[in-house]
Amino acid sequence: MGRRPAILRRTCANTANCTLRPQALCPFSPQALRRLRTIGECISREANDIILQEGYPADHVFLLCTGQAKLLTSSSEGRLLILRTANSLEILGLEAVLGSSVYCVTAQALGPCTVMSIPREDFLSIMDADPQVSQLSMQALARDFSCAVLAARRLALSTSAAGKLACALLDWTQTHQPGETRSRDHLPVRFPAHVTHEELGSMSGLSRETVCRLIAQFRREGLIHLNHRYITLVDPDRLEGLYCERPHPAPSHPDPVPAPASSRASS
Amino acid sequence: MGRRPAILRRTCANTANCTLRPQALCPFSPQALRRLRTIGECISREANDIILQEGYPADHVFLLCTGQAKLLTSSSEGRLLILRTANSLEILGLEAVLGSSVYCVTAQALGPCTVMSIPREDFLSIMDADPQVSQLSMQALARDFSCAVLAARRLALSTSAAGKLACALLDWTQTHQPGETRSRDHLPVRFPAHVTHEELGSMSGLSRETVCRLIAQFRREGLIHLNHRYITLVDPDRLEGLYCERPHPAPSHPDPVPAPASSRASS
DNA sequence: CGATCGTTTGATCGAGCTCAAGTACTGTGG
DNA sequence: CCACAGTACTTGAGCTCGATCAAACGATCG
Repeated sequence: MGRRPAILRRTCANTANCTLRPQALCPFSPQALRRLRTIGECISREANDIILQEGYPADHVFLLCTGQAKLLTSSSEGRLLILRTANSLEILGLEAVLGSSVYCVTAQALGPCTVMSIPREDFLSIMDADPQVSQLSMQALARDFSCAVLAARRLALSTSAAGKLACALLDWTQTHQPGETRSRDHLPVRFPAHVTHEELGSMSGLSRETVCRLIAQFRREGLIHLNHRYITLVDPDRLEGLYCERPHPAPSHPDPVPAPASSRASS
Repeated sequence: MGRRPAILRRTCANTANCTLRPQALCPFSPQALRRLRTIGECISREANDIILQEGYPADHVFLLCTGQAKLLTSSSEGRLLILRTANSLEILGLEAVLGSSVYCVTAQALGPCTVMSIPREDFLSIMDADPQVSQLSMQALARDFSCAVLAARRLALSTSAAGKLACALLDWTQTHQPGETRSRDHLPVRFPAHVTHEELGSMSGLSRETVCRLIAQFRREGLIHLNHRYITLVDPDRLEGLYCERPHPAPSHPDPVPAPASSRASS
């Protein structure tokens, strides 16, 4: 599957350079940080560099110290599926180190970033020793899983292209809002980064052109708003409604997957 | 599907009834087993009963003691996506208990089965106390993640319906072969259960009819063989090749995920 | 100022979905 | 033993949606 992406290590001679240190946002305890910094090796990456690639043996986990990375899978044919973007202080490659020992997604730097590379065995022993690291890893994995399921959902379950795109936009905001359940309602949210139509296509399984047409359509309908480099979701609720537009009259199913646990006997 | 699958809890008065005990296959240590059995509540389920449902608060994890269950997501419209089938001794609902606290897939019994229901808090404390349980959970989560990514891949990355179905068949055998990397080559493998065309459709995001046509086509081409109730994959390699059939001559992309870090002058 | 990248729009075409009809198989009760 | 459901499989015909191809336009940047 393609050229090996020559991962070259631009190691910081002094790991103290690494911006990984206790701070408000940092989820790691000071002890854990100390261990990580003695073991981990700090690496710089430019935009579009590959941090780790699917299919390759998982010898390290990578802690994204600064910058962002997109997590994606690719077919041998060149098609991409972008699962999500990872922000700083996230751990990449967990699934492989803990499980199948082969990375199952690719992480690609969105811009310049620094990552700390931690050998598999070392990370496992840190996890063993420090329940906090272990727990954080668990939560990270659980989130990754939900995210992958969301991606699969929108690809399989939305019938129309509009539904897929709407779902991708909504999932994005949900996954990347700092607070979990915050502003999930009807407040407009806006897209931060340079998201190209091509990337949106890769997130929703559509072609560039279709994305473009849909964006234009959504704007005409007042569902979203485009200013400068931001996409603002004006009406998340109606977007949500697009998700499962029934194209034809009514599909006879009165009861979708019928809420089964309605009357749950105590216990 | 149709009618509401009435969750009824037929609790074994005596948890000793539960078939969960040390055995060759059981991954749990005797101590862990003992704790699980004192805390867990054993429940019987009939075919098509819902064990846990996506979107509901995650108050328990479920240990599948005997039987099988399919893991799926559904849209409000009735469309399904089957992620995989879980076998006995697997833990269900982990992602929710460790992460978002809302189940993100539904588990539905394939046949009669018994599950042990373990309250969230109890399970977390068992995990805390027993590193083995913790590690097993990690591995399970990692596997679930890979599986979800595989599902997303085949939905987004296969261009043709044939590719999607082929990929679903191959993924199934990979996920359900006891040995991981065993017989991954060109040995024929066969499908065990009653898998209906409808279910295959839900695994690959296709309609029943399309699945039927493709199955017929595959058989004509000697890729698979249908005897009795089994589907035998005669030629996995050629199926694999179908995954990314390029419909048109040659898509100009010589290099799949174009190795971006090709010639990088060191630092 | 040209060059490159991303966006925009149109026209065409075909894969796969939907609808519809008919067949094979299984289990059940008389 | 057969009739009768009920379920799953099969096949055909039409049609829609989105991919593909093509061709500008517009910005950003060196």
